[in-house]
Amino acid sequence: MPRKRKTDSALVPAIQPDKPINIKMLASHLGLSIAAVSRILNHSPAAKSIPKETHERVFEVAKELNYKPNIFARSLRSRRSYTIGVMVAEVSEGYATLVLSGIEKHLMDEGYVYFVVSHHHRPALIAEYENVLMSRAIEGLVAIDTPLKARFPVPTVTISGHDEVEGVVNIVLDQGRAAALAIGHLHELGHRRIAFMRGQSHTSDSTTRWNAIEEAAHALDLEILRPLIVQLNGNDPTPEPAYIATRKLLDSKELFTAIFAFNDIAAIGAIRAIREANLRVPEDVSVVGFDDIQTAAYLNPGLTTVRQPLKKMGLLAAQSLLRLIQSPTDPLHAARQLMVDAELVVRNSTCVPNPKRSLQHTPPSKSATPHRTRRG
Amino acid sequence: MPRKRKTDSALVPAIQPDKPINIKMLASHLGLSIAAVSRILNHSPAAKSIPKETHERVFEVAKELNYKPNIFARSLRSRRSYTIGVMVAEVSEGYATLVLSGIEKHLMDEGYVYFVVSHHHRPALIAEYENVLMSRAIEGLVAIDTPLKARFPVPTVTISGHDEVEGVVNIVLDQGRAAALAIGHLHELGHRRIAFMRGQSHTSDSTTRWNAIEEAAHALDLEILRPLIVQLNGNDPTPEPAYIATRKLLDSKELFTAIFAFNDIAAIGAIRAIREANLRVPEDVSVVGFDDIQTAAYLNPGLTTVRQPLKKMGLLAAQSLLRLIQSPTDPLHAARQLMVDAELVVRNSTCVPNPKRSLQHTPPSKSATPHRTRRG
DNA sequence: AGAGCTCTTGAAATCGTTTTCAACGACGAG
DNA sequence: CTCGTCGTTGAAAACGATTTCAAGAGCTCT
Repeated sequence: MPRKRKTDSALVPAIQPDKPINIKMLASHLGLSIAAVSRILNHSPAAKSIPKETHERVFEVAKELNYKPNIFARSLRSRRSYTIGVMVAEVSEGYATLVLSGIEKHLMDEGYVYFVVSHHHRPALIAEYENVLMSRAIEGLVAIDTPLKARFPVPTVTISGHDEVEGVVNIVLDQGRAAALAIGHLHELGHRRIAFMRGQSHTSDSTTRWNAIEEAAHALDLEILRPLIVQLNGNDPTPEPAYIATRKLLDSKELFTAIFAFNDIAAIGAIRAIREANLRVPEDVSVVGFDDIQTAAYLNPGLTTVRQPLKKMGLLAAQSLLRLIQSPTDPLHAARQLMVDAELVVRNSTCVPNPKRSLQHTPPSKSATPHRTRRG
Repeated sequence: MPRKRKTDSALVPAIQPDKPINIKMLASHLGLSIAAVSRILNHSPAAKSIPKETHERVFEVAKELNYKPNIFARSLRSRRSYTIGVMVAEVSEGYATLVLSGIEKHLMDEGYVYFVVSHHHRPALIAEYENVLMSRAIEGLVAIDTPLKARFPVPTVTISGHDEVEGVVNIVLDQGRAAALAIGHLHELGHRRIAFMRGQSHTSDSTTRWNAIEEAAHALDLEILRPLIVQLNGNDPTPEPAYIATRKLLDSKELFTAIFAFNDIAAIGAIRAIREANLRVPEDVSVVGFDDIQTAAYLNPGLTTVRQPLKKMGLLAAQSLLRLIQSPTDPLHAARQLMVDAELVVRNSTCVPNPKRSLQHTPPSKSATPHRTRRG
């Protein structure tokens, strides 16, 4: 007998109880050709002439034998992965995860799954994970608060990415309106000496938010006082950077009656610092946050904040990305950005300014950072 | 000419600038056989006799031509996916995402990626996502706060899953010690009328935590007063359920000087309710949380809480799972559970009980739920 | 020198699908 | 009746990697 290795196709492939069964076994079990079974299972148009009862029988037996198509074989041949990649700064961040939860449902419903990678704002990791994701054959990318330098090899949607990369669709909040809402609210209450917080330089919203703030202030004839601008630093996603920055502001003894925090987490840090300086929120200092995280309503005091529709932005990102993937001619490819709207949620961290506070200075306390004493 | 379809292997496969190149092109470009190239790229032992400079040349040219092995072909043949599945209740939950961030790094370092699915505590979704994940050929599963009814077809590690499914390794917190730390702290301060919160019935920690609480109380000869037990209800991952439950407790006019919340989010809700009843934290009611979420230190007051090492638990889960995957004979397969330790973080939400409060009753206020007024 | 080893090597088998394509049958028009 | 067209069908090509396996080379030992 000559060299012979190929499995004899005349042989009926054995069905073993534990081993997963493949389409060949399924077909021989059904007495049909592999092609017919494949066509029926995939609802291919070529299967429309096959009797309806055969269709039913195929599905029935497939279920009975617990046939699960091998995803690698399928993807290898069809060149589809039904997988997308998601880049975030931190998975543990409230912002990103709310967006994620918006993305998830739509994706799942459409038969896609996603990989998440978190780069902690480190450019080297961003580059590395781009490769990891591409080597996993993602069909599209959602980049949340992630600076992309160049166009990606697959359709890409960014959320709050303000980098204007050609061919990338950007889901953004209307920062102009958002800033106008927050500053308008404070202005209307009578605040004139308002402190503003700039986000970390690596956070993509920082610059646009700041520009929007300047514009909104200008529109109200409100002067932004240089000494009242505080800057967040570091990669820490906790209230720590805002706490530190606000302490520094308080130590400077500059008077202010309100502060517009970069986000709700930062607002928590700011409130902490203000309290430790023996000042009350909102009576002495009003605080406005940003995002409306899930605990914002339950904080003490309830946080007045600008709500970003994060879930909606995630959903919109997922929908847009699938359109880009599924139709290379979709007009969406030409869109630079899709804008969503913010709304102001007024709670109890803002009120009319304390008249005394506008003039007179209260010395800041010298208490230490929130202590994290531990006992085993 | 007879029927001929197979690409003539004598023909050099053309290298087109934009199309991805495959190993065949790479090999012909290098003047080597496909097998040799594959062996070199994979550091196969069979390649050790090939000259070192050939190795270098292969890697060099592979990089130069930007060769990326097709993951589907590779996985199809090698029957490995280097992918694991993660099931969580909610991606937007602080608890799960801290665990996730612990999982992520280790997994990435080992060349694995992961799919996340979130089931919102709905059994139907759990079942569906089990199928989704298996059809994606995951090599292992991490189930966070997820009830698994039966053994999974792949190695499985659960975090805070107390279901005792055969063959599943469980990463758990030492709830006994955790409860003893919290209750011991309150007891030591002098609290005797302590309210306890039971978690939602679908949360896997609820039962074990409760048992631990009863045991710890018993050990201290502390009576758990039935009317001071509150129960969380509903799927809402916000402070809302705890707020509602605590309001009900306050409305009952039962006296208590401390409350042990189910977790930090619940503690936020409880504090809110207590404040609205015109009581102070901690002077009138001490509050102890659980988890030590990132904002716990910055809340007002700083939250005394039992810290779960969530990142560490995630890391441990990832490490354990990879061991299970990589060695079917690893003794870890026999382990029922791996226990990690809690620590008490004392901040400012606890103090000695108010003597008046232990006897006399303060009428609860009738204010509404935290308002979420919106303006466009 | 020849037998018996081991080590290298690359052609081809293999993984499990989807889809192409040649063959064939049915049918309508001329 | 013949031809052309169209629709149906299943064998086999294709996807792109890894790995088997037989052949051949290189050795040692008698």
